Amino acid sequence: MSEDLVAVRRPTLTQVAALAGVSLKTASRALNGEPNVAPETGRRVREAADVLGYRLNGIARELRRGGTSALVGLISGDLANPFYSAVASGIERELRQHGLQLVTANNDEDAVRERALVDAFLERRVRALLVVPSGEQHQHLDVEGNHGVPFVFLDRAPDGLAADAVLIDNAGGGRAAGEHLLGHRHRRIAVVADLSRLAPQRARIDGFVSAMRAVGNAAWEPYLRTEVHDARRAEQTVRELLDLRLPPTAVFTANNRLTTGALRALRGLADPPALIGFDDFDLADVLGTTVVAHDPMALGREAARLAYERVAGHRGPARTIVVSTSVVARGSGERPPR
Amino acid sequence: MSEDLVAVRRPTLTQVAALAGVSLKTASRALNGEPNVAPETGRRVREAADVLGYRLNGIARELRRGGTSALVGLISGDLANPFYSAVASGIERELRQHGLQLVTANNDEDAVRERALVDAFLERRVRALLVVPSGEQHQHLDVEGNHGVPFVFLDRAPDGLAADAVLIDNAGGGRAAGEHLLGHRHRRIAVVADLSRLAPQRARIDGFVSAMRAVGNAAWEPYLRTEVHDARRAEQTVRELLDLRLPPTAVFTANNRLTTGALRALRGLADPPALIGFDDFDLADVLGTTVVAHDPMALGREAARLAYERVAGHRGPARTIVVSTSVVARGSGERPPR
DNA sequence: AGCAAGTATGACATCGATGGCATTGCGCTT
DNA sequence: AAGCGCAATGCCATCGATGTCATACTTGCT
Repeated sequence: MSEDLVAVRRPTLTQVAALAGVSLKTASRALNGEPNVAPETGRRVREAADVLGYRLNGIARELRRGGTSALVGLISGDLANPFYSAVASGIERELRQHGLQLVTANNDEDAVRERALVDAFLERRVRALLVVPSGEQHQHLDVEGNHGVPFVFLDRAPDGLAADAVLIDNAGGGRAAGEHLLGHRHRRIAVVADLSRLAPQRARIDGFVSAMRAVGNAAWEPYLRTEVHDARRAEQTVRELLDLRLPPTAVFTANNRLTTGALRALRGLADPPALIGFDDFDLADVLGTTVVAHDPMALGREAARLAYERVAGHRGPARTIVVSTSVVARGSGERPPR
Repeated sequence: MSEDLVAVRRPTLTQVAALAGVSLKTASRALNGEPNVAPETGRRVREAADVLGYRLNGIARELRRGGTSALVGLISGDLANPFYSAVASGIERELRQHGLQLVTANNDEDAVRERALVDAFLERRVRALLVVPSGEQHQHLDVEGNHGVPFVFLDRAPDGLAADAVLIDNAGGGRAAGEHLLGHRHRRIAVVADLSRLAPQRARIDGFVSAMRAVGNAAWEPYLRTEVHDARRAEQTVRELLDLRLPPTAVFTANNRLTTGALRALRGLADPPALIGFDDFDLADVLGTTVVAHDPMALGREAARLAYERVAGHRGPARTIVVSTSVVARGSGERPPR
C-alpha cells in the first residue's frame, strides 16, 4: 500500500553536533534551551543547525518521551457534512489550547472500517480518541482493552461501555418538534427519518411519538418514513407523501440532509405543508425554515474538553454531557394546516 | 503546555515475546506475518499478544523505518467554513487510498501561526504538507529548506516558490460573473469582496473588472467594497449600497460567506437587485441563487493526488492544476435592472 | 594554597520496534 | 556417513532523540 514511498532524509542532531564541534548531548541541550551551556557554544550549535536546515525529529522524541504522541483522533462521518465539520472545528479549537493536534478519519458510517481506524489510531498512539460511532455495536470500542487511552463518544451513547460521552438531547428535541406542530393544530404529521440503526434517529422519533401520545394523536402513524439516507431520497419521499389521497399537513425531518431534501420537494408549492427540521443550518433564516437547533461546535468542544481532562490525569467515573436543543421558529413550522 | 499529561503505558513486544517464550525477533516476525515461523510458535505469540492486549507502537516502527510518518498535514482556515471542509473531505478520500492519514490545523488566517504550524508539522515528519496560505508572504513555506517534504498550495499560487499548486480559475470566474450580469443589461454593478491581501479575492475582482473594461463600462466603480470579512459585515454593506441615492442594480459577492450576508440583506425586498455569488453552496438551488460554481472537493482531491505522486517519488518540475468554474443560473443573477 | 561548589561538557543507556547476520537442527542427497 | 540446504530462531546494532551519571575545569572562600 504505502510500501514504495520514498523516504526523506533530514540532518540529524548528531550531524549538527559534529559540525558545531560538540557532543550530541551538548547540541541537544543548546537547542532545547537547557541551562549550563556556554553562550558561545550555544551560538555555534544554533548556527550549525541553521546551516544544515536541521529540524528535530518529533517521532524520535516522542518515542524517548514515553511512546505517545500529541495527537488526538476523531472518527466520524464525512467532513462534507456540515454537522461533522462543525464538530471537528469545535474539537480543533479546544485541543489546540493544550498543544494537541487533531487527526481526522471518515468511518464511511461502516462498523468494519471504523474498527480498523480505531486500531490504526491506537497504533499511532493517539492521546485520546473521539468517536461518532456508525452503528449500534460498540464492542469494538471497548475501553478496557485500550489501556487507558480515553475514548469519548459523540452524539451516540456508549451503551454498556464506561466511556465519557457528549450527547444531544435528541428525544427532547423530537418531542419539542412534535409539540410545536401540535400547538399549531397539526395532526396528520409526517416524519422522515434516516437509518433506524442510528440511535439518535430512533431517539428523535421516540421523542416525537411521546408528544403525540401525550395528546392522544395517532394520525401521524401512516406517515412515518425511515431508512431515508440522503437528500435525494428525502425529496422523493416528501413528494410521495404529498401525493397521497390524504396528505400530511406537516413534515418533521430528522436531520439536516433530510431537511434539505424536503425543502427541494416543497420548493414552489402554492400551499406547502408545515416543515420543521432537526439540526440548524446555514441560511435557514433566509429560507424561513423552523428547526430544532443545537450547537454542534459546542458538542465538539465539550468532547475535547472531557478527553483532555482524562489525558491530564482525571480518573473519575464516566461522565455524560447532554447538549440541549431549542425550537427556532422561522415561519415554515408555524404554517397552519390546510 | 502539555507537560503534565499522563503517559499511557502499554505492553511491549518484549513482554509478548517473554510470555510466549520466544525471542523478541521471533515475536516480531510472527505478528508481522513474515515467513519462517513455525505455525505453533505463531499461534503462541498471537495468543500472548491477545492476552496482554498488545498493540504495536507505530511511533517506534516509524522511527526504525526511516523516521517519517504516514501523516499528511493540511493547514487551512476554519473547517466550519464549508469551503475548507469540502477541501478537507476531498483530500481525506484521496489519501486514504494510499494508507495516509490527514492531520488538520487551522491557521486562523494568520501568517505567524501558519509559520508555527509548518514547523510543528515538519517536526512531526509529515509526508507532505498541503496549505491554503493565509496571505501574500509565502517565504516561510520555502520548499528548498524543507528537504524534500512536498508542499502543495491550494487556492493560492506559490508566488516564486517551486511548489505544486491547485488553483481555482478565479479570474475566469470573476470575468464570467461580470459578463453574466452585463448580458442581463446591468451596468451599475456592486462588488463585495473579502480582504484584498487574499490573492484569490484580487483575482476575482480583476476578472470582473476585465469584463467591465471589455465593454467600456465604468459604472461599477463607485460600488466596489473590499475588506468585508464576514457575513454580518457583508449584510450591512449590501444594505448601505442599496440605500445609496443611485443604488446598484446588481451585486457580485466574491465568496460564500459574503453571498450569505447579501442574501440576508436582500431577504424580503420587494424589488431586489440581481445577485451572483462566487462559490456554490448547499441550498443555493432552493434559494434560486445564481453562482460561479466550482468543485472544492475536486480541489482537495487533486492536491492530495499531486502530493502523493511526490511522496511516491515523482521528481518533475512544479505543476499547477487549474480547476475551472462555471456560472450556474438559478434566477437571482438573471433579474433585470430596475 | 587548598578544597568545596558549581559550570560546562561528554559517554552511555534507553525508548520499542526492525534489519542483518549467525546459529541450530533436521531431512535428504549421493 | 558426510555434507548440503533450508527452516526456525536468536543476538545485536540501529533509527534519533533524551535522561543519568561521570568528569574536567572554574571559581570563590578561608
